[in-house]
Amino acid sequence: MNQRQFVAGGKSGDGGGRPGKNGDGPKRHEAIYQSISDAIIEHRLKPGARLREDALAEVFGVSRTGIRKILQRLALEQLVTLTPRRGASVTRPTADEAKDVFDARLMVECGLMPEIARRITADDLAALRDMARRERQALKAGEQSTAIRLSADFHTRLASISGNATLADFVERLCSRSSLILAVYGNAGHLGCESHDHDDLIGYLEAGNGERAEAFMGRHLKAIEASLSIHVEEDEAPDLFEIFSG
Amino acid sequence: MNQRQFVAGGKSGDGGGRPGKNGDGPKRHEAIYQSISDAIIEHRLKPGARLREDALAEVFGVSRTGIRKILQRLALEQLVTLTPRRGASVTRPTADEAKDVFDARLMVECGLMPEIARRITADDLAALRDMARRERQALKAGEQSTAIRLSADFHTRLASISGNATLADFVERLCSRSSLILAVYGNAGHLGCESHDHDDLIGYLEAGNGERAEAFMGRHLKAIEASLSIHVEEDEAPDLFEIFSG
DNA sequence: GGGGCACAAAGCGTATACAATGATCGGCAT
DNA sequence: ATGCCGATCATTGTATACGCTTTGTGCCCC
Repeated sequence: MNQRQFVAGGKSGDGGGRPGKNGDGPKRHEAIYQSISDAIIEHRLKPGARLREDALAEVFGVSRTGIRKILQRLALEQLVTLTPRRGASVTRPTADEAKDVFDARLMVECGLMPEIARRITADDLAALRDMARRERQALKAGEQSTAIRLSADFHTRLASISGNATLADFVERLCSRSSLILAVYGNAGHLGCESHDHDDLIGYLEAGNGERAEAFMGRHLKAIEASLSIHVEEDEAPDLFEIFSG
Repeated sequence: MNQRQFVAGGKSGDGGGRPGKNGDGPKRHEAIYQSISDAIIEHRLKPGARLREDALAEVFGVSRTGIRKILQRLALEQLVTLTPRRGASVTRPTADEAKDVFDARLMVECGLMPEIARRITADDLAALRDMARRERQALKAGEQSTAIRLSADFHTRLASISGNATLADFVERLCSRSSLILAVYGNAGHLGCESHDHDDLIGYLEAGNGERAEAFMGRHLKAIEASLSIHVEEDEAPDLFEIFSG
């Protein structure tokens, strides 16, 4: 809450093609970060895709230095994997990581529900309803990318209502990683959250029924996890011994 | 001082006085990161302390580039605060952040207890007991810095037993931030965890009693939080409007 | 005498250059 | 012909150089 966005006024003048020397830095980097992050979350960049530094630098019109910074941030959020001399690539979550992420979501998102039910306002409800509606629209229109992102946004926004910035941030990261997990282990056509689930959840929250919301969220997350086809394919380190020793 | 970088390459066409270009990079950066992180956690760098890039670069014998990377990583873990044109400083947690961190710990560390009790092994118990013993020793010897770090290590190690790397990592971060919070709001002489608390907890875990361990951890964390003197001093962004407009 | 403005110094943000490393491909020996 | 070895290439990692913003101080004007 103390993000102190320093809008260093003055002449920002994001002058088009010319790479601004300085001054518009943070805003521009944040935008680039969002672009890449969104592309990953929306599955436009698929797990395993390589992210070459100079290619990204050229695309966004900044130097490799800035790209490196962004890549490292994404690596800390585990959206990209940084292999020491090989560069960056979109993280391909393992089955274990997938389980960890969903266990964590189960614990945190459910645990947050009572507090959320206590603190939710009419504005929050309206915003959530709008997001759920747009998600349904996107799903109906076949825009899976948008739907995935909106679903993650819904859960993230929900967590932020709790007032606990630390936990909300954690949930945001978990949702991002969940998108990645869906990309690897999800089945086409049965995408993540059922659309009416979010609406039902909103209903419980509007009624102030934190306990039912908590239980529902638990079922909701378990349903998502169950819909995944987590075949433990050891592509990371194939057990050659086990495979060929027989 | 360690300005001795063994450069493996035989050919060094340019000036020989240049420090080691490359080769020991990742290891060295990790070590520097640990140094700074430990110094912050052990309160040898106090909240608010400024961390100038070139000073650190000179101290550790690397260039500013590497220091910047480390500083950004620390900033993402919220151990240091990066103000856009003003550089880095050790984060001074606000009262709100402190509450968020302890609420998060309450939820996650308690929630993890049953699983930990289920999975804990004899080796884990021995390691934990050793850590608790060393913590007691340090506390008795008056080495607060060491005691603080060991206490954080204890909680972190405990969380890692759960097998959930994601949540363990989260707990590790929360513990680091807690050290910072203790530095700001803690009372001298009544430092963080009571030493026998950890031993009691080990007892419950050894007995496989996850529920009692969970309850005890809850009391433990609440006791720590209660021992803080959180006077809401808005030094971060004093609401001058609110103060002087009346 | 006090306050505002200008100049200078310091420090951060970005870009570019250079070096090292891992991968790939061609040549050579067996 | 095939397998191994060396050279070249592509790509990252690090350092340095330069510009911009901020801040502190001194001078001038009121």
